Amino acid sequence: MKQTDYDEGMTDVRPRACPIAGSLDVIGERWSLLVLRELFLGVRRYAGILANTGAPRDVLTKRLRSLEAAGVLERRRYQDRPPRFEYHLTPAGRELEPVLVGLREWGLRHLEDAPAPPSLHTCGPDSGTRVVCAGCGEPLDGLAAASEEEQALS
Amino acid sequence: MKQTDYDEGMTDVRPRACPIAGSLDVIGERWSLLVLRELFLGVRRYAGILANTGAPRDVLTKRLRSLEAAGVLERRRYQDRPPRFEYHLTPAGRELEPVLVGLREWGLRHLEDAPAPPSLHTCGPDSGTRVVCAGCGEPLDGLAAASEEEQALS
DNA sequence: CCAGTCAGTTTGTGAAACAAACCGACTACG
DNA sequence: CGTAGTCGGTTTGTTTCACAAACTGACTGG
Repeated sequence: MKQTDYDEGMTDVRPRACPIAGSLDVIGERWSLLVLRELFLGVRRYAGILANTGAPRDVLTKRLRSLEAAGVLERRRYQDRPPRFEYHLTPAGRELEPVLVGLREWGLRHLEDAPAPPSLHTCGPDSGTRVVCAGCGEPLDGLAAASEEEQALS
Repeated sequence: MKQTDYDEGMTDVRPRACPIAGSLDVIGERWSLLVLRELFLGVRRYAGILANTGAPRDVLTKRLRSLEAAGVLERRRYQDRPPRFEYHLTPAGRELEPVLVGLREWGLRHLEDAPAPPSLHTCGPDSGTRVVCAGCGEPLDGLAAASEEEQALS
């Protein structure tokens, strides 16, 4: 029986509608980004993606279908009898590269295991990456709206 | 009773050990990146993060603890009796900004809802971002090892 | 004293992940 | 021509997890 009904006129939950949350709805589930990593690395078939990600078969199938529905990848039949398929990045999918690169960079910098999949660009010793404005090339240190009094002087 | 034991000498699963997977182990679970978004936006208390992300309370607690354990954020007591806490990004946590920015950019470009949290940098009309080498500033279009015969001429 | 805030913990339930087996269409081997 | 193997899944059963809602304890304010 209903007793106190606490939590009544209090803390209303208004999840921020934002493009970050939107993106995560599309590619934020477990395995999705690893699937995309494989596609970026040139692995295009079910069995390869399965082996390299370690995802359970049924989950992998579900992810491939939902990424396809989201327009991030495309399923192409490369033979009939028996029907066999390859998965290819769409242009939209390819534009997720900065996210993968960001994760890779962070992992390299902050995790002490670095078997690192191939990185292309080499201009000498690895100097890492930066996110810059595509217009003026200036570094973009700004998601945060000047909210960093945080160790302003430590 | 054990019948066929198919799947025996076949497809061995060797998940790629890579920094992307490593990063995802730390920040890849549901809600984690939204928690970080809030910290970047200056929201530092449990109730605020709860309301703005929409995460269930117990899950939020778990995420905060594991992100703390991973060294991405720090839990600071800002009063005793009753003990109250604030969550702050560590330097390592702040270095996840490119990932958030990447997700935000992608969402803005490919999802047709854009209530967009504030972006700081404005050098005129929004020209988007680019990931570049921190050494020479040259664009980095390379996770993929030249694996794109893919619409090479479309 | 009662209401409310804050930062959680506890409890119960339903959905999802997971591992392992199975399947159908085919090829390759001997 | 029968057996084994590949490929891309689906099915089944179990366990884990997320989730919502209620509850708690220490406190403030009226």
